[in-house]
Amino acid sequence: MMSKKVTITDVASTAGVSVATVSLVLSGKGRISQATSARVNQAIEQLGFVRNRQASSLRGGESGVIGLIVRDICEPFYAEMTAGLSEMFEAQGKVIFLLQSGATGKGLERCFDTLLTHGVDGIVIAGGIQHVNHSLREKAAAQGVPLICASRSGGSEGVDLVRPDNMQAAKIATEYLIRHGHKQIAYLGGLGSSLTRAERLGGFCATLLQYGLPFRSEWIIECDYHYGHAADAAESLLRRYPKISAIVCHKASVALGAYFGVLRTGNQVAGSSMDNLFQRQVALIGIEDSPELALTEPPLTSVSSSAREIGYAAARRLLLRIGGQNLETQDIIVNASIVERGSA
Amino acid sequence: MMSKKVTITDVASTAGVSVATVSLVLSGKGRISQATSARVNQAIEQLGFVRNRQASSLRGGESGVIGLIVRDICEPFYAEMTAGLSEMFEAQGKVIFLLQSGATGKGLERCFDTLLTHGVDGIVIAGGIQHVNHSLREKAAAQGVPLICASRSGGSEGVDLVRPDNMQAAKIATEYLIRHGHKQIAYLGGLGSSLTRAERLGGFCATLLQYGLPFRSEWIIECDYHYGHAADAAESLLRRYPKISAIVCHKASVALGAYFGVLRTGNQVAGSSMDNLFQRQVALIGIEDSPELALTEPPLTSVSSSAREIGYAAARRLLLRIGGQNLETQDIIVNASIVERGSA
DNA sequence: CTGAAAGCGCTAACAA
DNA sequence: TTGTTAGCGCTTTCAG
Repeated sequence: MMSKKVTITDVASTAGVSVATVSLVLSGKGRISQATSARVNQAIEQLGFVRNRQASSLRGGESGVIGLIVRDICEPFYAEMTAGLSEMFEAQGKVIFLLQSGATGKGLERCFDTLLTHGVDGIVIAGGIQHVNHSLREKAAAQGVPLICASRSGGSEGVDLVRPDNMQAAKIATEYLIRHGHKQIAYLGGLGSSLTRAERLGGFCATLLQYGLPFRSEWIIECDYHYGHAADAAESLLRRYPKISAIVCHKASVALGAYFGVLRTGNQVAGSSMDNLFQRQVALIGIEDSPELALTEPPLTSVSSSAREIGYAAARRLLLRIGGQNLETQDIIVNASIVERGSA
Repeated sequence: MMSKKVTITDVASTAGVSVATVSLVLSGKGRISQATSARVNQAIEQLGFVRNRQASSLRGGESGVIGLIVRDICEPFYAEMTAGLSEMFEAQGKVIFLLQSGATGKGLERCFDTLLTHGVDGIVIAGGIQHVNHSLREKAAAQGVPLICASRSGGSEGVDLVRPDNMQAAKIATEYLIRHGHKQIAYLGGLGSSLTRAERLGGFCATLLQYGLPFRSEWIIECDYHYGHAADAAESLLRRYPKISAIVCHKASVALGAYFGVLRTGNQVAGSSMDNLFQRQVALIGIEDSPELALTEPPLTSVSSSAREIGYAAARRLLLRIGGQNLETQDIIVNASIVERGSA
């Protein structure tokens, strides 16, 4: 079946050179003559040699492996971020270990140890960053493994943190509506306890005030992420305050719910292809993007720092640290940008 | 900063034993006395020793690493499957390399080589299995690395394939509706070219016939995955054939669209909390589950082989192969089951 | 029950 | 430009 795993030594002998030479052509370091290089490559081809990276990292330097601990890969935000990380690292010839921590700190610690044991060059922690405590950071430092966090909202110290700019996102959304002539704007969704919501709401209010628009607390509605609830909330809001012409939605699922809520009131979502003079148009804009938002008619505009972008930023930062730079820890805030789809 | 990476030798000397002994307590193999074992463990603790798995796999056997190549981690199906794989492997103390192949075969091959070079114990290919060709299989065999595919629908040979039972899922959905008294059942969604759809439709038809119900081709509607389109299709279908009392939806997004389509006709989705004698109730059941389906009111019932379950099955199979069993290649078909939520 | 010693496959000095 | 040689950190016979 499998014929004795071919090693660098085999390659060396069939190419008629020394192992060192083979190693050199493999890593492209020493200046090797075209002739030998070709001979070696041919031998490699012929024997079907595959280099053993475990052995090479054992001796020399980097393993070319990055550890990624994510709370739950099924959450679209983290999936997308993972895609971003993976893209960027693969471009550098690195590969990623994926571990799921689950919600508990215990899980995080276990994952962390596993990664260290496997000799990763660096670790990204995505989500659950509140569990990144001192002992964890110590451990990473002791092993000389750079550590970096990525998250949906703030709250860590002593570690680089990459996160979206919630405030700016809300600001952009609100500004966009105002620029399109809206003056009666509501904010829908999220629960009062959410830090992320606080940040977004801050951006919303600030922007209203900046443009001299009234800030009405009755137009700021809490609701959870269920479509049905968001739809109900949007419907009752619009029925009660018919003047409202636009809604900033706290997150993608809320925007989707609001979409159906608007339809229920007998009005149209702005940008609808079926113009109708008898129907009022309500503009909708979501914060956080999601592929689902493209599935409605009209598709829904949103503002977000793409999770993928956060992945890129985190990857870049980690690469810098792995590069040996001795950097201050810092928060890296990824800008939001608008995805225009027509609903605002 | 980092104090000279502590090795097994350091542990040995501070514990006053030989490296071999330390190795033995680490792997729990040789029968070591309680006393020395304790002494060693204490030294490990004290020094903050972390075992280097690269070194151990170099010498001995397995690396404890599984390679996973997935077409696109952002697709919820694959994300969920990945979660399943990761869970199962982590329970075995194994860790997974995650690579994204993208849609092209070229990507797959590159990923494959990367994994081999990193010395994985086995490889799972999820999606894009049509690119798993002979050369790939050869290469895996040559390295003695077991290979296994997981996918949403059939179509590979010479490799173990784990996949959902589309036909059975449709059968269960249809049967469920029939058992609940429905006789006028439509099938909505999917495009004619889809293999998956063909399988599901097969189950649908077979079940209707089995129960002596009429099979009406006008009640089988193609449409893509956009909510809006599914809603339109459902609406026009119901307006045209008011007798239809239930719809089997080809996939989650179609079910969601259909949900809103039903509402647009002025009818209710079955199970709605607001009973109203003047409204007809239309039952809805989806194939493939998705968290979104829980967000409507009433939440939508669906039938599916959970992607997670497929992940588990794939992991189990791969572990078997890694265990050295010499098995015939086989298709492993994961049963579908119903997630009752109220809409049917 | 424990220690000594020989590698696993590869890289990195140093020689040649 | 290439070969020699000494390890990387760990496991594993084989003796004690």
